[in-house]
Amino acid sequence: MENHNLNEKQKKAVEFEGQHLLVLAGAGTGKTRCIVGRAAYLIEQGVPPDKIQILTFTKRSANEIVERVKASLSSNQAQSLNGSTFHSWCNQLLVRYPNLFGASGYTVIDPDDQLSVMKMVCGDQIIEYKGIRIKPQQLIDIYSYGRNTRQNLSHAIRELVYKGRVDDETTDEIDIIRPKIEVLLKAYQTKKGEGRYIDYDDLLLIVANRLRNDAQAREILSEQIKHLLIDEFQDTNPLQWFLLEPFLQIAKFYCVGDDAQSIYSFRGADFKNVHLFKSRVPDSEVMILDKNYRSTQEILDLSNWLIDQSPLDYNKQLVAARGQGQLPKLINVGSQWEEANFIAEHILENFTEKNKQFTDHLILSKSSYYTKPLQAVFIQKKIPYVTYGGRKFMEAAHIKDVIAALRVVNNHLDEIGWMRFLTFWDGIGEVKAGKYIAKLVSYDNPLQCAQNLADVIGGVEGETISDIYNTIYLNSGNVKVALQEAYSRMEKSLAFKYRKDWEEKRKSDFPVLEMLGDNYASIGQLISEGILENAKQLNGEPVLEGSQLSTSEIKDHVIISTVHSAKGLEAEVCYVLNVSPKVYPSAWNLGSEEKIEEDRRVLYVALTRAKNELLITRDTNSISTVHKTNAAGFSSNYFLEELPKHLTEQLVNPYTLGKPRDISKPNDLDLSFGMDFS
DNA sequence: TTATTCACATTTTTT
DNA sequence: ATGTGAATAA
Repeated sequence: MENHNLNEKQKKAVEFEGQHLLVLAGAGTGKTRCIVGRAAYLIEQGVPPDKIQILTFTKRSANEIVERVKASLSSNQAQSLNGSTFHSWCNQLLVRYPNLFGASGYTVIDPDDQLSVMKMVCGDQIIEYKGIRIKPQQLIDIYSYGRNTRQNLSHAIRELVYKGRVDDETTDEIDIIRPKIEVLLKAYQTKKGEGRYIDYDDLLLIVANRLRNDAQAREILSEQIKHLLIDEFQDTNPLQWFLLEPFLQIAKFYCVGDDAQSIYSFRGADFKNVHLFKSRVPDSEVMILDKNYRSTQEILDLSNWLIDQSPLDYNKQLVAARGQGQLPKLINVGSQWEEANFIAEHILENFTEKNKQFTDHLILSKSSYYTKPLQAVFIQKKIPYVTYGGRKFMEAAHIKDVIAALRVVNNHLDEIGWMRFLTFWDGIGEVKAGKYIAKLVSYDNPLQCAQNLADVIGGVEGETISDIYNTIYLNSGNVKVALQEAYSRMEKSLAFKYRKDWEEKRKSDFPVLEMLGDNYASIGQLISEGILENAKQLNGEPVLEGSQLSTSEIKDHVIISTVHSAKGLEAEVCYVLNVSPKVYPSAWNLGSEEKIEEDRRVLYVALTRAKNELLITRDTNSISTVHKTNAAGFSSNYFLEELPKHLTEQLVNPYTLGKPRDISKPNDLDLSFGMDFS
């Protein structure tokens, strides 16, 4: 049982008897263990599991925590324990209490759909002022940032459009463009209402507002929720706090977090909320865990050094309970290819000669984009891997095409869905579709749509579209069948539309989609919960997370993850990719100390994932660039610029010979030999 | 009005 | 390398 492995401080935290607690726990000090232990402890103390709600930021960590709680208890004690993300939790509440929140027949829209709505609203209007052009995407960003930080529009504009500049000129400009933006944002809100769309932020806001304004609502929920266990508390933003605050009267809060691992400020998170905890939460206590059980001291020395370089004070010096190990290694590479090759060879060597499994390896990258050459090399060398982070299964264009067909049956007012579904067909563009949609949304219900669809559109397309709509309508009770029927009727067109990579990539997603659909009781559930659900990729193949449905049987695999998706992960051997100047920190973050410091925390999170071996790769090209820049008198800010020699071991890439042969093309022929120009 | 093509830019990070 | 946006052809 997990509880028995707890140290004294952890045990004290797990068995906390007061009202509200914040556990400030550094990386690897047992944050997850603490939350798992707490849940198990409460259940053992007789708290019904369904009165405990665990909140996390990713579906994966929610699942993992729940699984670990279950594993630590005997029999099915924790069967009804709930673990979810903030968003899916709110969605569950909306589904469970439709009358309480006044939400039914809605469609949850993802950021892509948000953009579509905003584009509709904007039409061909463009906000332009003094060379600053604000596009629909930026309007969405402003809107979301404002709501997540619970700051006013001017502030959001200042942060996002003017990079947080505070001067009179900027203020004047904001005063001029603000009303224009305001008009569009309000139009967006109206449109959302008409389509019964709920965006991610709405999920939280609907629940929060109701609870704040309605004592009866609080009373109902207070029966349901006695304990809130909140993971990664340093990443909660003002909107999430706005949601949580009313629960202070209802439930006991048990929060764990680490200010040095706050990496979500782009979503409005402010790690200072952990410092404010005691003053904001009456009757609360704070406990600190600082003994690291994950890594060897050398890895922590490097991490400690990094965070110590920061002008901010995190009060953090992690001490390894496990003692000494090997020095982290620093490898200079000449290109992404070389980097990928080095890692692949190193992993293969570990696998074949050192008796390690693929699972023992974790590769961390700041952006999922940067991970592509690596995936190419892994496929080539047949190294099994999964990726965390990056494009979600449900966000892929071909999946959204089929989902759109189901969306319009579920909610015939869904103009975004109609637009996607109708323009999918040859010969129907935005204009025609717009005209059809105007008619379709004037009907009272989907049945009327089903009956009139063929006439509204007319022709062969009308027949096809109507046929699909009606089939889905008739099968709306069985999501899997509805998906199958829709897909079989759309397959030909899909194959044509995506002919470039249909066979290789996209076709195989549909069996997975059908399996996914099988998990949901209704179309509505699929499009709200399914959209919030993560799926991961296994060697390019989509796999449903946390389910037995995976199409592949390979269990032993390397994990490639973005740092953001890697919170809570750990591995024997960790590779941190591309720790180069202009990346750590990002070139586009120079100028904002806050953003630079956030990048520092990102690197800190990455470094502290490693248990025994830490390998850091960096690009020699950008290193030389920086030295040039320095010569020109600019400071580089590169985090490893002044890295003390004794903290790492510099390693020469031993595998450089493994580079692909076909690098030189015919016109690269070097004819400069045989002549001495001295 | 729609479909295709070409040039261009453009890269966090997540729900 | 990929996707978006604008220009052009059908």
